[in-house]
Amino acid sequence: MAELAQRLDCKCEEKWQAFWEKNKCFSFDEKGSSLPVYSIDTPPPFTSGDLHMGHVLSYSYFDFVARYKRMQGYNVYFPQGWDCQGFPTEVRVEKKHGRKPPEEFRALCRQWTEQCISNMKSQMQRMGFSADWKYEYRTMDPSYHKKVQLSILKMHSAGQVYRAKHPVFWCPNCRSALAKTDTDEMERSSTLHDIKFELQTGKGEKKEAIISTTRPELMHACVAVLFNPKDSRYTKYSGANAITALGKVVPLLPDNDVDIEFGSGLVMVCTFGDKQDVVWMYRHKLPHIEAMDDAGRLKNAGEFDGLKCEEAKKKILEKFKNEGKLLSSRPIAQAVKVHDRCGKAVELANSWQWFAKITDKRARIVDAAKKMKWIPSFAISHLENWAEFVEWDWVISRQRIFGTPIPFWVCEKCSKIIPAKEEELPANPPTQKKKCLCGGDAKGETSVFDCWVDSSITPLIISKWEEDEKFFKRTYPSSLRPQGVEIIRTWAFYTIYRCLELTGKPPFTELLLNGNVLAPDGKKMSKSLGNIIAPDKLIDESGADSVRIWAALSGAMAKDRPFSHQDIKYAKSFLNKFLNAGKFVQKANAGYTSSQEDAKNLRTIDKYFLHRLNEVITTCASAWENYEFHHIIKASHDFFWHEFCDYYLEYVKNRIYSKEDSPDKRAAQYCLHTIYSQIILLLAPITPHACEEVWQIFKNKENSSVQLEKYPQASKIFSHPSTAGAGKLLETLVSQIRQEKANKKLSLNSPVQKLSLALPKEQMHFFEKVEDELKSVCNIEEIEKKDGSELSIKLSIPEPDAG
RNA sequence: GGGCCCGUGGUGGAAUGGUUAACACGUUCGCCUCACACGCGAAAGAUUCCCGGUUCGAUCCCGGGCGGGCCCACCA
Repeated sequence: MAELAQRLDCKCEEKWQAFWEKNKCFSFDEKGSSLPVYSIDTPPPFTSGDLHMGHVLSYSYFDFVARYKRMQGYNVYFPQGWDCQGFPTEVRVEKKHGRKPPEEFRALCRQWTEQCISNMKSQMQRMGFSADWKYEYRTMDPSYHKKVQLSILKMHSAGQVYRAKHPVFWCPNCRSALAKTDTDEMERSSTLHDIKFELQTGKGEKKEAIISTTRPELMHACVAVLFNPKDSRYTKYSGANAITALGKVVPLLPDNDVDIEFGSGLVMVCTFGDKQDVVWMYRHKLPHIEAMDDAGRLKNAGEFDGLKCEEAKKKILEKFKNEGKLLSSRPIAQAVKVHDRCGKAVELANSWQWFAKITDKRARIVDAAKKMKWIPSFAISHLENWAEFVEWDWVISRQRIFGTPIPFWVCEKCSKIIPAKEEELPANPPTQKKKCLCGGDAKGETSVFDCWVDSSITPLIISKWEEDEKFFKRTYPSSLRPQGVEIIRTWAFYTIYRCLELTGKPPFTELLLNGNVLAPDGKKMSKSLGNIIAPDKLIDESGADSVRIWAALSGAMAKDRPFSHQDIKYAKSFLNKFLNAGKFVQKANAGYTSSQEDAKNLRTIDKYFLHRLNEVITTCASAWENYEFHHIIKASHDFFWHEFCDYYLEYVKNRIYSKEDSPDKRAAQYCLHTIYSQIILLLAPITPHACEEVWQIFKNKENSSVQLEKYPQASKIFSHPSTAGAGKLLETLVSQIRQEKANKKLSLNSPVQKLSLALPKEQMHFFEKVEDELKSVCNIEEIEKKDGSELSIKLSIPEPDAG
């Protein structure tokens, strides 16, 4: 029989990882299997090069579920992908190689990403993730591009995708459109200027007014002046015009969003000073004036054309001052959006972009979400709350390089849009010329898709949508979508939207949310604080199973939790205990083959522990239903450690150590075998390596894996509720005698000459069933029993030798 | 300003409308008892944030306050 490992460390774990791979333990059965399919749509991590503890936590969750469902008899489909295309990669590659022509640059990005994936994949494997790598996907692959393009072409032909000129976040420094997630907020001090305007009624009367602004240089793009309709100072001017300090006449309009308290209660709308201006522009159907070019220089500004903002601001203020229109200036604290990569202030710019019609789909998305099971249930409120505030359609194009090409051409003559043909996919429009029907040249779109366009079809990718109808039917929708809370409004929201549009069916049935891992000090992990926990180092020191136990213990779903070294410490101790118990069972049961026959000779105490096992199995079953991993750990660990090890192993030692084979001894061996093997199976999804290691002592075939066994189920065979009285009584007595010995500063195995025990009559018959166990565990020679109103004990202990 | 979550021994955190509020780490004391010192046993340590209310009874339900976290919006 196999010798168990000295230690359950990462070396031992590697052995089992290789074993699983060799025996293809995690293969999805594509054909033939009659087992129900359970599919998991896991998040493809962004290929940064390293997993962080958040990945480790969430991927542990997915893996617990995958392994559990397999043991429950599901045909588990657990693919894993990579989200490759993103700005951070471009930045890193540019830093390393400098700027290059697009095709060459893209190749360098791919190369870089390949390395990142290889490292992250090996990190995942070290954690024991049981993904089926046969179905690995990467968003930068041509096959993936093809699906993304196809999905957009379909949405385009359904009228869901369109091209339009629209203000987007723009970095004048990098000359690219940005997603809101690419921006940071920065506090900075600015100056608020009061500038003289005029109000003009229909009758030609003029009145002076004041506008407070931090951006006077945008005044040439002012298209309206607004006031709050509750503001009595201005209600009488409704329908009037305002004249800007530059002499331009613009409408004066009421709007509820204007803050009465701020400044004079008047605000100028400039296209596009900030996002609020854009909202107002659409709301009041105002014309727009392009205030600056893509490098941040003013345009349509007359004498100020070509100036950068700061210079323009200086000049225009000087002008107003000379004309007596600058009334006052004072400092003001202001938060500005800056590009997170270059730190420069972000502007809003009008440009041609591609959009997906999401605003009128909000109710549909929320309805679909409500039909899914959200765990925890409150998490759906993040999506509902977000849907409520979606004001604009989704900008799906980005002026970047490393992304999925947008499969459209635009005629330079008649502006007609020419979509790629399905057989051309994956298309790379900039490299290809097209002719329009009108005879004009059509130019290939040079922008690429927002990365959420890529990742919002993962349920379609993994189910081979539009590729393998049979496979699709078996694996769509996904049974489970596990993901982080912070990407509900992006990944979950867009995925539900896109998959509904494309298939008419919601993409998953259950969502499992996880929170973030904070540093041990409760703060966010960050390089600058130096409080980052590196997964690799942790695995080296403590092993993957310890880390997985930590993850399971952090199982308060969708809540952030500090990383806990004490959980890791506990986990290591537990695994050590688990292994040592295995060694004991292995030795105790050497030469013994479990047989149901032996169950006929079970003692009361044996039945009691089987009964307790059964209760624990029941507890775990309901915990699994709700993905309460910490309850599974708690119930199974407590039973294993503080009942099975602390008491039961002590109770049976006497029988186990007896030389000759007897029905009594075999009953103990049967029980050790049954309980320990069931505990292994209970824990196998959470600590698979350790369980595989100790499972060897029960293995009958060389390549059989604990992962392929059936998960324990509660059974009548184990149920012996009538033994509880005796079991609990024995525990109480042992504990009290140990306490007595501890009080007398004696070692636990010090002999007791005589135990005088008083018990209520109704407990006496319980006691008689466990008397032998008490005697052997506490090293008692003689027990004197008598009836009493309550339990009491008295020990007679021989005096220690004087010498 | 809006939404959501949370406030439990030194620390991290379970649970529950009802007798002594888990468990782990840490601490104290005693034990190397033939699976395990990454161990065994014993023990100390909590007004379950505060104030009201519902209830026979609240840590749990409701209201208010104070405090913390996350997300969103605004910042002319």
